[in-house]
Amino acid sequence: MSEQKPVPTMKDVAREAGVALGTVSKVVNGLPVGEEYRVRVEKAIKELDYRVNSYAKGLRSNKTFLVAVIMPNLVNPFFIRLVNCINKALAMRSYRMLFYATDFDPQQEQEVVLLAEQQKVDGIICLSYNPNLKIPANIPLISIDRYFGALISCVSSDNYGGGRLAAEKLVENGCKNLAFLRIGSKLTNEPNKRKDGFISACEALDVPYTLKIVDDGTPYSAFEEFLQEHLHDGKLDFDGIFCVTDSLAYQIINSLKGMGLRVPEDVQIIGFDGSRHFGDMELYCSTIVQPVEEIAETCVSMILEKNLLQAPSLLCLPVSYAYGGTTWK
Amino acid sequence: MSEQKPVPTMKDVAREAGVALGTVSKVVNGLPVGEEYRVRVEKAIKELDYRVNSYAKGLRSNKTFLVAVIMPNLVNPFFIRLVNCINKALAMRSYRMLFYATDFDPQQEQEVVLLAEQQKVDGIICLSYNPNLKIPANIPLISIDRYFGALISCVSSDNYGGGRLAAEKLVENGCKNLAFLRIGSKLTNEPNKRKDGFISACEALDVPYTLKIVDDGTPYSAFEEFLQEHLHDGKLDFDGIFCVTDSLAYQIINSLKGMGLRVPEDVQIIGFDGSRHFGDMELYCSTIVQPVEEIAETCVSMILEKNLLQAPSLLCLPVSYAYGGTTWK
DNA sequence: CAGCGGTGAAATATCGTTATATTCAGTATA
DNA sequence: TATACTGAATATAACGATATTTCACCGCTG
Repeated sequence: MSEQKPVPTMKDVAREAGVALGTVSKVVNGLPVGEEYRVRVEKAIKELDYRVNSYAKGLRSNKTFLVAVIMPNLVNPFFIRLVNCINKALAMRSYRMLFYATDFDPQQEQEVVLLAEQQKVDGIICLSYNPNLKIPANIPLISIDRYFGALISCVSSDNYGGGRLAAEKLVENGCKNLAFLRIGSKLTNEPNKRKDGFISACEALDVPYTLKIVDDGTPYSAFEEFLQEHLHDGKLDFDGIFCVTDSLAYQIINSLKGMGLRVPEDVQIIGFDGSRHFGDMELYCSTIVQPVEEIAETCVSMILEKNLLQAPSLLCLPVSYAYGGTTWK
Repeated sequence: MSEQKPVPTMKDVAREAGVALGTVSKVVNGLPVGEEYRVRVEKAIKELDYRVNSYAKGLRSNKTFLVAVIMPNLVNPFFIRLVNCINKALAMRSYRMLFYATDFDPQQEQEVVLLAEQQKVDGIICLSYNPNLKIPANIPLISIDRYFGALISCVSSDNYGGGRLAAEKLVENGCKNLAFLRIGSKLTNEPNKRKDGFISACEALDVPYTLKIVDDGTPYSAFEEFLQEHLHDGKLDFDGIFCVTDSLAYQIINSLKGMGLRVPEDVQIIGFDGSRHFGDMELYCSTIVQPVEEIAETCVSMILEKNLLQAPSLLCLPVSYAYGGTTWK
């Protein structure tokens, strides 16, 4: 069994190069140092295969180049894309992502925020379902999709505009009678504004509409019952449905097909999110695309550049419409 | 603008409780301490809202409760499920996940391993495409899907068995002439054994087969050309296709439909992975399911319990077959 | 040539913990 | 009664960096 030699420290490098400790630190951090010193130190670093101990550095400098990302899970495609983009944006700036999943549990969310605080991360990006979350005082925090008041910056899509756009597109494509289906948290959060936008557009266009809104945890069958109720002589009461997420849209399409209805011939569907099966493949169905990259980029740049105070506390980034008929024709 | 008061340290707690520093440390870490001391310290901790500084702790104790997870990306569903499960398995044990994406780039993989080393993580779980990866000497590392030799533990699915199973299932369902389609890394890695298993089963069952294997980066159209070449009078030369991943299976099914062929009536498809659109929804098509949870659990328990040396260096976990006709009927 | 600021590396204090050494009651033993 | 032994808390060293202070040396000036 081979004895593994201990990891070299700055002290070892200093001894090897015949210089003082502080000089090595300066070289490592790119601060000005006499040329001959720099060369000697660099040689010693290479020779010993030295690397800084980020824990010692973090302790002394109070800077860790770590950002906590707090999300419910890595199952929902929207969360996944968000995490992926945030990670990229962080890596670009030489920061690393410490990931925490909370499973939509307010208590876990609170615990995890404390853990992140204790881990001395340089910032927290958080998609939380806990309206009473106690925000740490010493670490910048940015929220996604939940507004915590004027003191905490919140980034989200333009959900209201997205709701309007969904209704407008359905009408543009010939729909005369709309429905809005939603399952989700009953807490007030930004995505809930999709409904308001939808209603506002329907009323502006003078198009009749029906709402079916249920809370998280409700079995999906509630929607199937709703559809059955509105099915008369093999025809549905509405010819255009806006589903609050792509995931719901996907299920609804399956149900409709099971009921013998054709999509989009008998009823048109539009979802929300813009998620794809395998990253770069076509959409399930038409949808309102959330600008995930921009959301991620905005969060990261705000948290690192500390524009938190100047910036407006609620940022709504523009959504777009995408046609995704292929799969469903 | 309110002055924020400094974060309290153990010293502050000790002063507040009127005890020595070491006593506070013992209380915080659950070591035996006289009852009256414990009570006083706990009171002071609550009063000051004290939390340990994990950087100071990590520096002194050489233990960080951090594990690096290195993956190409968070786009491929297999990687995503793996990351999600690994994160859960770590959180269960009070460890945290530091995530690094490498984009399949061997150089980035190497850099990221060095970063993880410098971050003093307690272990590294790594799915790498760099066969020459320099493995750190001081940190336990477990590889997924790539065998680095007897000294590094490698965990993967039973890819060979999965390949056999895929062929057997197609034949069982009436196929008389098979094809195997693969796009992927030309480096030798565990998933490449799917082909060997497939061939072995075909030969054992005395069923003719065709192979189409292209390297990563080849445009997908190569497969469409291949299919066209084997299309005569609206009929394909084979009636069963094993695609090396679900992602490829999905694309192939689309192509076949575009060519006027029906799945599964004219040609049956089986994929590999077992990935689903929205977490809990039905499969795109029949597939060989990788035991992602078991892979994750195995990696985590091996790396934390340091069974690295006793354990066999290559662990192949059993796969299973799953029927997923719904989407494609 | 004594004195003086300016320069830049060396020396040292410090970050907040854990680990080790030390102290000191309180008891047991001869 | 003096001595050795426990056990538990206190005091202090150490972890490996960065931040701050010290100080030797330089060229200038009066």
